[in-house]
Amino acid sequence: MWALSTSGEGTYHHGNLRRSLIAAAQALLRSGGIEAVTLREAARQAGVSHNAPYRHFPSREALLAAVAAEGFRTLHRTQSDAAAEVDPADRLKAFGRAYLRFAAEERATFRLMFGGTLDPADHPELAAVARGTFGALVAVTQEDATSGKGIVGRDALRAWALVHGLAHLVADRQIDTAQAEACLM
Amino acid sequence: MWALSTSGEGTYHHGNLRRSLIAAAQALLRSGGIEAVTLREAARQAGVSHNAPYRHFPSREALLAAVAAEGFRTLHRTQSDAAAEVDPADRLKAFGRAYLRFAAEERATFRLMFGGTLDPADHPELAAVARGTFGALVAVTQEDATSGKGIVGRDALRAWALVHGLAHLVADRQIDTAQAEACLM
DNA sequence: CGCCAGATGTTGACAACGCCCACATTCCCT
DNA sequence: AGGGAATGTGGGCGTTGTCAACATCTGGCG
Repeated sequence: MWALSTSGEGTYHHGNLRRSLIAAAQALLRSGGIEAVTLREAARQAGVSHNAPYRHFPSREALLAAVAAEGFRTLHRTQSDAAAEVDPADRLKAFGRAYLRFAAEERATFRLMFGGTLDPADHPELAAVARGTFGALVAVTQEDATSGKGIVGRDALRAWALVHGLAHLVADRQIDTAQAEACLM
Repeated sequence: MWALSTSGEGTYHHGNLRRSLIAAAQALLRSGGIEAVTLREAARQAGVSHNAPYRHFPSREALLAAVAAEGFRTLHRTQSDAAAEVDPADRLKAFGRAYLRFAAEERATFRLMFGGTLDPADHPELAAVARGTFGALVAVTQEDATSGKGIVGRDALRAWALVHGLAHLVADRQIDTAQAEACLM
């Protein structure tokens, strides 16, 4: 851990507090949901005082935004990896499956990203990362359209909403991943 | 307000605290989101001490659950009203439109109901009301199926997920109601 | 090398919150 | 009329987010 840090444990400066706080917040998020993500607990897990986090995040919300941004990056990477492994014609489906898998495996993170707790207007970096992730989705959708499948305009929105809705239902455990994936065929 | 109350303002007993607390919580929810819903502030708005709410709700979560349950009841009523006004063949679409309208007009309530903040397992009454609302939806879907449109099984789930996804996108202001409704046609 | 500005971390404090306790007041049923 | 149950009050504890003042370290400049 803290591979970039040159300093040890007993030092005054932590060396990589920002990363450590995000990692701690992710752990708290996974184990106890959004409410369990606390600046003071994250600081405790990172081994610093309760006020050290303010040198890296202006507020609790900013920490949550950083975790959400990390989530978008993970989702983006997962989707790209999944798309790279399949026939170009199946890319859109692969994107959808990756989306559903993310919702199932990172329920709390998914909710943080799409649950409306964070207002993108208050967190520019989060907004930018989210835009990037959606941009890739739009690109694949359009590529799919030009490849002759005719998914475009209203149909593209329909596809997005379908996957998004399935992902929410999966995250809420109202259906399971298998049922959701069956809807993509 | 407090139409059922027989007692006035200066009395020791409030007369309808439970309703008042739910109303106050709804107002707080609408104006400041879930985080703004506070037992103490709800008590303040109801004109009682900070501990009175505990005679009606065992915890803050229980108050939130009551507000969510009220949301499900409102949604249920809205959907029924909308369905009653249209040709039976269009009932499913009317349900979908009512769903979208609710998501747009009661964003915060929608998020409380579907955002995963509340675990239905911890709030039996909420679970029951939610089941009732979904039951009506399922009934309409099946009626639609038997009327010859053939929406059944996987297609029914697809329809549900589509509307649910559109509603979330509307609640998150990523699309507007008009775009969403266009997807129902 | 010495030193200082800025970055980073610490200590202490305050108000608000959820929740618990003991106590007060009122309602309703017998 | 009386007494138990329901309801509301007041005080208190521990936790949290945030602010202010102070301490320590780091890197660059003379």
